[in-house]
Amino acid sequence: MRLDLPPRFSFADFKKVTPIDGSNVLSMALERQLHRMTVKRAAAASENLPKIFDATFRLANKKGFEAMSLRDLCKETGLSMGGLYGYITSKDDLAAVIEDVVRHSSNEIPLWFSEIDDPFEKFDATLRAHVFVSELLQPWFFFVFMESRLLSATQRSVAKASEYHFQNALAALLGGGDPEDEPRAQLAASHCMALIQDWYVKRWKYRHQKVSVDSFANSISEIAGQLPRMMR
Amino acid sequence: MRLDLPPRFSFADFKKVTPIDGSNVLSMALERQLHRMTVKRAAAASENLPKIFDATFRLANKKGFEAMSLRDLCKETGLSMGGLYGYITSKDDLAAVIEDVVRHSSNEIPLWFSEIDDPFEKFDATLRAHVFVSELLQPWFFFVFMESRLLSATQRSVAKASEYHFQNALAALLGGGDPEDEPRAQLAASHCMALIQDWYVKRWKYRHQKVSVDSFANSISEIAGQLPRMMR
DNA sequence: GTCTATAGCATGATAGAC
DNA sequence: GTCTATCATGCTATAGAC
Repeated sequence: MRLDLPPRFSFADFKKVTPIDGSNVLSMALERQLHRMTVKRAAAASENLPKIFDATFRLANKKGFEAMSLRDLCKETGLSMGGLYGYITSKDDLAAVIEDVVRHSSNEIPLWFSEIDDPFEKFDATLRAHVFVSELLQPWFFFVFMESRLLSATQRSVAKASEYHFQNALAALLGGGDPEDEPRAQLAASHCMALIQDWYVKRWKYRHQKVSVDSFANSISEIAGQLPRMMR
Repeated sequence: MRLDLPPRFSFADFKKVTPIDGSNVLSMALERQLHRMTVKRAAAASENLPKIFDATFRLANKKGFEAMSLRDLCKETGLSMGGLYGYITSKDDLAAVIEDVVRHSSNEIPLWFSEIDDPFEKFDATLRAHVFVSELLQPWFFFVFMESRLLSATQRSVAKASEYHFQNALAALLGGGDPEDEPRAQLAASHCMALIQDWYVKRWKYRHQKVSVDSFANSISEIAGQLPRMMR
């Protein structure tokens, strides 16, 4: 899938064309993992699933997923213990589904701009899209950032691989192909990822400072624009 | 306390003069919070306390503090449940002590460079010192980053205040006093903190890329050096 | 100062009525 | 599909012997 967007597109531009947002991410979760659900009626699912995810983020993002008991989750959703277990197969499974949705969404992003020729424009578009997707799915991204280290060993290695994959994509666009520039391109790509992550990890801080998502994206895009020059 | 260091000092320079390192941080913990300890013999304390902190970081930084049981901690330290409780008053207290030590160490850093006149040199020294302290105390900093949101409400507000305090110190050095530049200086300071945090939060990644602490510090110092120019 | 043993409670998960 | 009731387990914290 290709996204048609102007250079230095805004959040408003992006929202009009993105295939990822808060509502269809639920159907994504359904398709990908929740075939294990015992509940079959679509009406019940579309009413209760959003409640379950919302409540999970409210509780887990405040006090940690491990500290969130399923009884807390029942209280927040209005479901009973037995009712809840119609939607999830275990507590760990709930975390794994969230992890999978975020991972899959992140991996989609670079594909949207595969047809842009200019490497720096492609780089800038990828950066912006990442900020904007993380804005649409902020609780999801925060959850995965904080909780992915407690997953099973195999899931953790998938998470690391996905992180390296995205970093390599950025580094390739920064490096220009010269193998001598590779280490510095990797370091610059790491810096970019750190800046992006701060947007959804420390969201409360930017809200308090009244920084809009557009001015944040412009700011890191400007810094990233200086990186190739500084690498020489 | 003032630290005498050359401009753009290295990690080796810093280690020679810093009042904070892995060994004296334990006596810091003792002085500040562990008066609640029932164990009074210094010999027993200096043998078991490091074991307790090390094991806490090994376990909590891998699977989360909440998921780490005190039985796990006993197995790792060789102490029994009863023995352990001679050193801590509760599990939450253990986290609070670590939090307090890190917070206190961070707040010390800006004071070391109060006598540097040039604002940008002061800014650069503060940035470097922060990276180097976080390198010496990496497991401590990682722990606080990941676990501080699960603390009590009052402790959490202390944590936020400390973060804003450090950011304001950086922003003041970047902004140059003009109130019109203030929002952009705050945003630039946020970016700097995000870059620094990545060093101890994603330490495994930089280790894998074989990035040394000196080249990391030089890299973010270079980026930060461009920020005032970009703000105009 | 350190141990063993246990109290007291909360948790994740399931069985079975409706 | 959703509920209530219950099981087995694992937890923090403490009491008391040595």
